[in-house]
Amino acid sequence: MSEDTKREFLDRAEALFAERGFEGVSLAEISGALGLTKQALLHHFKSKAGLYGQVLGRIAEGLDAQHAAAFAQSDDPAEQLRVRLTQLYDTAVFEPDWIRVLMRELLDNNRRAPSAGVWYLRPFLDSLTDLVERLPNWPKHAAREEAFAAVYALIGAVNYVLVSGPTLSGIYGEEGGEARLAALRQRLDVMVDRFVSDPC
Amino acid sequence: MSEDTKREFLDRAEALFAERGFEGVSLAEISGALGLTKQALLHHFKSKAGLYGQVLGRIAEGLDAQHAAAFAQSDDPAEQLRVRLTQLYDTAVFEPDWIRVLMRELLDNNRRAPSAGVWYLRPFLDSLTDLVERLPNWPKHAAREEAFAAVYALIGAVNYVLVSGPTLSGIYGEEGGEARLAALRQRLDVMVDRFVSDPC
DNA sequence: CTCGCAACCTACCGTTCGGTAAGTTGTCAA
DNA sequence: TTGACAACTTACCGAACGGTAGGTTGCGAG
Repeated sequence: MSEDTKREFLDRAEALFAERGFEGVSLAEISGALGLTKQALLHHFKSKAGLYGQVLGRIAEGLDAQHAAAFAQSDDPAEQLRVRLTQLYDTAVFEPDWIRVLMRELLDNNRRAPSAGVWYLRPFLDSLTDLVERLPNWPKHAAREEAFAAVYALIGAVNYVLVSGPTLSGIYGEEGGEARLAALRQRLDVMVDRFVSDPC
Repeated sequence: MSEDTKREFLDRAEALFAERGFEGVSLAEISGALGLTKQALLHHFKSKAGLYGQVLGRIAEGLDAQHAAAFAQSDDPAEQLRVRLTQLYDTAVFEPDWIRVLMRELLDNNRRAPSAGVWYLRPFLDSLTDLVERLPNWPKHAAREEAFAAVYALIGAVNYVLVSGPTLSGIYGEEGGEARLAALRQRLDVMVDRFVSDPC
């Protein structure tokens, strides 16, 4: 299987898993969307779980790459954190499936991950926590949990907001939903700025 | 069916839907957990969707009741908002299934709600937005979307955090997970205080 | 020319799904 | 004593599920 083909397969699977979750999507549906049979899919990925695992793996790699890019962009931890959170917002806008899959995984993971042996979220969370601890005005005596809590509340707001896109449009109409997302974008900038200037 | 029995049925269904989502739970599983047959369940609730709908309805009622209680507790909008957000945090701690079901619904709702005709989240969000607009130091000229954005970012942080409980324990161990949740509770208090004193 | 292999197919498996049909049982009012 | 009704049962149904077995096809290397 060529890299292009594989990417195409994973793209489609990712979109469907994002929309309806692991249990909500059937192999027949994914393969149908790709214009081939269920058995062709199983030929390339041993099982449904295997396919899902590769989708997750690709997302984890993507987050890793983002972090590396943010880290390379500046030497200032405050700036790195700002860049990183902006990246996450943009990811949620331009790769909304990532966030939706991750959110579903957050809800389900305690069931699936122990058997899969993969806590793929951990590096992502740890690297963000590191960034907070390196802020110049972050208190030296603060426990690591506090840094974690600070960053988690921020990404929580981002993720929660962006998962909601379609639902907000449903509730408030296309226009009302988009106006709210735009307002949220501004609000998140304010929160990040406030936090970076005074993490307390 | 007595009220007690019905509550028991809905409690069990709610717990299972929270853990695995609508698609992830079968009627046989729910009825099995209640010690009766699948058909007995279908006798009381016409369909799986009907059962799920009643679970959602009960949660919506609960949120409504909370809001009324917060509103009755004080005349000061700032205090009302503080109480309301604290309520939401406590809800997430003492009724974690509510938040998990709601989060799943947020992910799925754009698919299910239009046909169900129920945007049950709307009154919840609108009442919170109203509270923000009534804050004494909230700018008069600000658009309604901005008030919405402010409150949404806050409940987003709360919800995201609390959905994660089990997963955090998985990643960081029982102790590490709980330490992080405790730190998050403090962090959320800080965020709420900051917002109420200067919503900007 | 042909061999091997990846890609993909049809056919099928056992299981589980949500839901229907047609009773049986227990209770309680008339 | 009877009759109505709610609660719950067994026995099914067709459809869809994930997955297996065993081809068929097409193409590139030898």
